Amino acid sequence: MAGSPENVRADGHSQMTDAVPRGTGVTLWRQIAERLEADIAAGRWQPGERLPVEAELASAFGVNRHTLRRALAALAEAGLIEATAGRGTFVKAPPLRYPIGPRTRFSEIVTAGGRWPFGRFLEARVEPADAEVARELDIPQGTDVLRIESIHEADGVPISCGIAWFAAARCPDLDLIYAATGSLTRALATLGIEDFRRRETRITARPANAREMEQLSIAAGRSVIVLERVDVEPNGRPLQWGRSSFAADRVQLVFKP
Amino acid sequence: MAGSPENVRADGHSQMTDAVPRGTGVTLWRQIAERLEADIAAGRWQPGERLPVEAELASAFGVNRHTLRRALAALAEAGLIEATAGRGTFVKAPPLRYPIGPRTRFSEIVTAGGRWPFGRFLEARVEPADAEVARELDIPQGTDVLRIESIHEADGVPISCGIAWFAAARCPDLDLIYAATGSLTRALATLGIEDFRRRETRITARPANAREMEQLSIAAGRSVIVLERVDVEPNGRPLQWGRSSFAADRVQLVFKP
DNA sequence: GAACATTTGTCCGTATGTATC
DNA sequence: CGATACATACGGACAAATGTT
Repeated sequence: MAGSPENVRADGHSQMTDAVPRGTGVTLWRQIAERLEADIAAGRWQPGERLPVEAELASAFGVNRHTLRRALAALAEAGLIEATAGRGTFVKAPPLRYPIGPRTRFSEIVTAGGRWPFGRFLEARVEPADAEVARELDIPQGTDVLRIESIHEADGVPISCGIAWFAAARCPDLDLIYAATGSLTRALATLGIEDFRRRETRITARPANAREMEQLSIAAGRSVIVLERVDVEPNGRPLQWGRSSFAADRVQLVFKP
Repeated sequence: MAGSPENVRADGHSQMTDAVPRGTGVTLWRQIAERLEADIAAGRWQPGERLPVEAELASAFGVNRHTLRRALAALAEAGLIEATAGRGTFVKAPPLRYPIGPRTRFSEIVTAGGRWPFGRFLEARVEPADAEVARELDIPQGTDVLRIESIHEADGVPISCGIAWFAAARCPDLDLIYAATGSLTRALATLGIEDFRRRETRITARPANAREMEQLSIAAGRSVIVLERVDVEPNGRPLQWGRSSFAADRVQLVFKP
């Protein structure tokens, strides 16, 4: 593979070795972007690593800095890198692939990605169901529901935060068990509820609000994916309804029919 | 139904008729928010309509303007209304439910929602497949692919914009037929390709970029849902791969396993 | 472009009820 | 019981954005 300049600093005479060919019908910036993308995909630069400064990269590719910046802009647009004035340009961590199907559980998703899952319990309380919760759980308005607020992390990095509601009668002390184990899946299993499946997943997105910025450690203006879900038991009765906000920069939700 | 003030202007003496009860154990702002939400749900105020100004609503409910603003903030958080300084507070249109399954087609989705679908063709050209397109379509890099850029609208409101790639050999003149009919589904049918299904849908989100702001008529800082998809023919060969940006304020993607 | 009215957004401060230690 | 912290509610003033003249 035609790697990008790996000897920018070491060998001043090699500036032209990686120069991009001109007159090929492909613009210079596109060629550069594709080379850098291939390098990142190949692991030439690791996530979190800082790229050489723009001037060095530009001279290594034999182009003007503006041309190089056009290539970096394309990569930033694609979400592969992130530039900060005064700090440098960094390779972003690839988003966590988050498969969603009838029976996916958070802990399995994260474990499959080679990361360590953790559900950080924030708050639980019993409250009467408002109109929305009652509709989604198919219970009379005002019935007691258990409301659990939590944050999900992978390797200590917050992935999502949100609120889930359970019919309180069906899940006695679920909150206590969850708080102890850190896994909702296991807490439900303790109650003998293992066989539930996703009935519907609804998705939208919006800029993060103040709470999400804090809980997910994301910058102002970044997006969250808002995911609403209904899980049902084998008999078709809704078990939980919830709404979670995902740090959009860190996950890619994957649906396979 | 205990409606919210409908005679704010008409009858100056009715200020207290809709006043919220105090000392009930439910905060004033929550009572107000629930009343307004019920009114919007009941169609008392139509999508796009402007609510009375804050001062009027406050006096109608018999509370301070700050208390009313707390209620409006809750509704805005829930996505029911949107306020702009100097203009007023408006009821937002409910998002278009956009079901995604193995065989959903854009035209069917929008028609089912009682709206009129339209794919506005922007540009088509044949180009050699780059690394990403080649991988997704499972063809050798450099093979000719047809790249189609388009915008999808419902009732004249832009819903999504994006780019789709087809193996050029499989779809001769697809671009011309699409440009003529405005429906990709029909254009493919003309070529005898009717039976394809979604193999995978990947989703993330980010703030809209300049192009999306223009093509989708959305404000700076708003979010887009970025949806990548692979459609395959019955024999399993990829037919199209594409990446679309949805105006997150206008759609809710719905997945049913 | 300037002046103006309208409307939302933000800040100051104060008082009160409620839950907690 | 008091001390304390917090959310709720109110009052006033001004800034910022928008639309109109």
